[in-house]
Amino acid sequence: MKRRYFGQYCGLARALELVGERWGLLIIRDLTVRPQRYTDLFDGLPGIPTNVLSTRLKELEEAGVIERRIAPAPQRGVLYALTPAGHDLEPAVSALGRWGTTQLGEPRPGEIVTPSAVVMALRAAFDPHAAAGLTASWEIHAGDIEVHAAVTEGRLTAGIGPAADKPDLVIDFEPDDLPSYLALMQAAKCGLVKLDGPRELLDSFIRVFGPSKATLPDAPAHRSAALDE
Amino acid sequence: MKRRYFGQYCGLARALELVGERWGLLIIRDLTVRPQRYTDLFDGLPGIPTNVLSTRLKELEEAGVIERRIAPAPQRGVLYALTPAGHDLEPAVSALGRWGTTQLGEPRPGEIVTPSAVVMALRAAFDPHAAAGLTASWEIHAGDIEVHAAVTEGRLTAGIGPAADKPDLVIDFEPDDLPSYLALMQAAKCGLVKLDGPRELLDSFIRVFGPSKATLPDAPAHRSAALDE
DNA sequence: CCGAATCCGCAGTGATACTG
DNA sequence: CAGTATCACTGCGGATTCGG
Repeated sequence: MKRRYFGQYCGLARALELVGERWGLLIIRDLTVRPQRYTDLFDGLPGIPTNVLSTRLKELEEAGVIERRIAPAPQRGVLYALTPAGHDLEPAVSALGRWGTTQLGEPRPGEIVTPSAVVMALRAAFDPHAAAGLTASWEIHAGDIEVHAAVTEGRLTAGIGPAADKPDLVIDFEPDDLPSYLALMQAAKCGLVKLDGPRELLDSFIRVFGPSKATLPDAPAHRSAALDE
Repeated sequence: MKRRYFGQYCGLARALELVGERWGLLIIRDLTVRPQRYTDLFDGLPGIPTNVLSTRLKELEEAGVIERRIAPAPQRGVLYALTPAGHDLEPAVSALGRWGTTQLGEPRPGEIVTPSAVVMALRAAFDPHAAAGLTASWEIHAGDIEVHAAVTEGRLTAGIGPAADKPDLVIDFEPDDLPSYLALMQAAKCGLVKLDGPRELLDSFIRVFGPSKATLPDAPAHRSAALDE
């Protein structure tokens, strides 16, 4: 399979050659959360053409960042998963996602939020320093999105679906049309959430996943000048 | 100016919309090193079509990550520079570059190394922990490439050209056809360099900028007379 | 249903030539 | 020096179809 090159012997250039094509890093973001089947990826990547998805999957496999697996007994079928080299991309994905979050502004009409995006946002926002020594677990519900996050002695685990063990605190969002992570933090601060668990853990949540010192648009309204076409 | 969207309210998706188009992050990499004029960018981005460069510059300016400046008195002309938001991309650029460096392998025929790439590699490889408390400065020569790096009380400054103050150690490469950062480390370990300064500082250099624990490809076979800029 | 392949129209890209 | 202009080409978006 032919590929386009940048002609530079440079780490960044090579990274962009391998995973920088359109939709590439978004596919990797979704696989960072957990292995997925073709249709899961298709559903989580709104608007991706099927031919682009299948050629990307082939290219990424050839690049050695993902691999095809046969799904285990109950369902069987194809599962796409990250290789170790693919998992090593997570710091880069988080770093880019963290920056992009500061540029998000208000949701544009038609933009959706996927569970994978929320998990990535949690991982990107996670502050190991603020979480040092902490052990706690949360479950987040917003509309049909359900994700979980657990901090065990300062180390983070986050994923889609309910927590493995019963979470210490369940955070439930009324306005499921604003399930973004930023809105989540805003809503949490404003108390626009329903809780099932001790309230102090909401403060822990905000401390650990809140904006560290990054310049966040406190009111995401006045930032849009650069974005209108 | 119209732009392509991913349709997701997600930090990573927004980042890719703003800086993820072809050549985008390479332009930003070069501007991370220092403000540059149009022709500097063109020379440092081998193979970029001039129309693509100019439309990228316009898009990135519109996105708020770069800005046009009028160069100061002596030369005058247009200078492109990162805005604060653009500078905030550096961690993401470093993270991607760090990953890509592990995937570099041997130089492909025709691939060149640019000064900006070396500076980015230094910044990406910099290990703050290993550099804690250190103060030292180096200058690196390889062919017509000349970059400098200084660690002041554990903080890194790196850039193109000779160091502002006289560097503590000058590292000079004989094989200027292999000026890549990885080869640099290999060559340094193998003693294939000429030094002007105390030898211990070469060990410091390797400790601070060496591969932390990443899997490095073994010594790249020397090849290819890459014509440099 | 899952996992694509195929076809088409068009926008983004690459290469080169040209201009203020 | 700092870009436009032009044109061929290919990758992408959108839709449909097809084989397990």
